[in-house]
Amino acid sequence: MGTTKSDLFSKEQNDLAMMAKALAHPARIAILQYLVKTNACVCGDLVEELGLAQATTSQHLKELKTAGIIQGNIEGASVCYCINPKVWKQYKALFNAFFVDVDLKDKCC
Amino acid sequence: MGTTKSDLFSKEQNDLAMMAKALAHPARIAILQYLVKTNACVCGDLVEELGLAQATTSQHLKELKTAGIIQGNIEGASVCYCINPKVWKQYKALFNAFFVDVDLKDKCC
DNA sequence: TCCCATAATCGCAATATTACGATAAATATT
DNA sequence: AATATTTATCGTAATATTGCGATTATGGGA
Repeated sequence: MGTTKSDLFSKEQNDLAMMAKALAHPARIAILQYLVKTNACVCGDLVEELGLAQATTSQHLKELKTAGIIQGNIEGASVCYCINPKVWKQYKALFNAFFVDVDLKDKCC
Repeated sequence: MGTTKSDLFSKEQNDLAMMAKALAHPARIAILQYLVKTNACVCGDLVEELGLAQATTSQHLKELKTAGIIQGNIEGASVCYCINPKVWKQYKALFNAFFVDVDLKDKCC
């Protein structure tokens, strides 16, 4: 136990859940917002920006990279991170599709 | 350790992360999709629908209820769950606002 | 070449999540 | 009243996440 039973659910459901998981930490939200704001492909000033230790920040960056939503390019000694626009749009589209339907019917139990 | 350092981040960032966390499991995605589809405020057939144990299903329902995105009304011996349309729209709006900005600038590292 | 800066990874501790069986509480049915 | 149905909660085990110090690996100067 402790492991999600992914086989019970559709690929779409698992994908959406994985995307949500990538966003399910304020540090990762903050990283993405910062990257959106600066565009200019930041690197290690994220450590300062967040106030978390270097190791922790690096771990969050890795998770976002694994989720595909950001990419990193080596630039000398440092690494330049930025949003992956293609995947970003996929996230946007899928969340949008997920949240669309309910608006009409307001009656509930 | 093991605990998120929420005090480092803004209320907005923590809120978004909490919303994402509520969606960060395929069973909870499946529950929400089922409630959207049936509207008709389902109850315990979710256990059948999901294929998870009753205790586990109840636990996921509780998390969604705590997040505010669903509500439950007692109906005899069973409980009728449904989407909370107001909170649902808040989720939709916040995720939409989060994902909006990047579209213009496509250049990256 | 010898240091310094940057960032990834390892190892560990604390806590959270996921899942389930067993039990409890509340209502329905007989 | 006795029993069955439905759902919440408790307790527990397995695994995942969060966070950090220490270490490693790489590249840029001095």
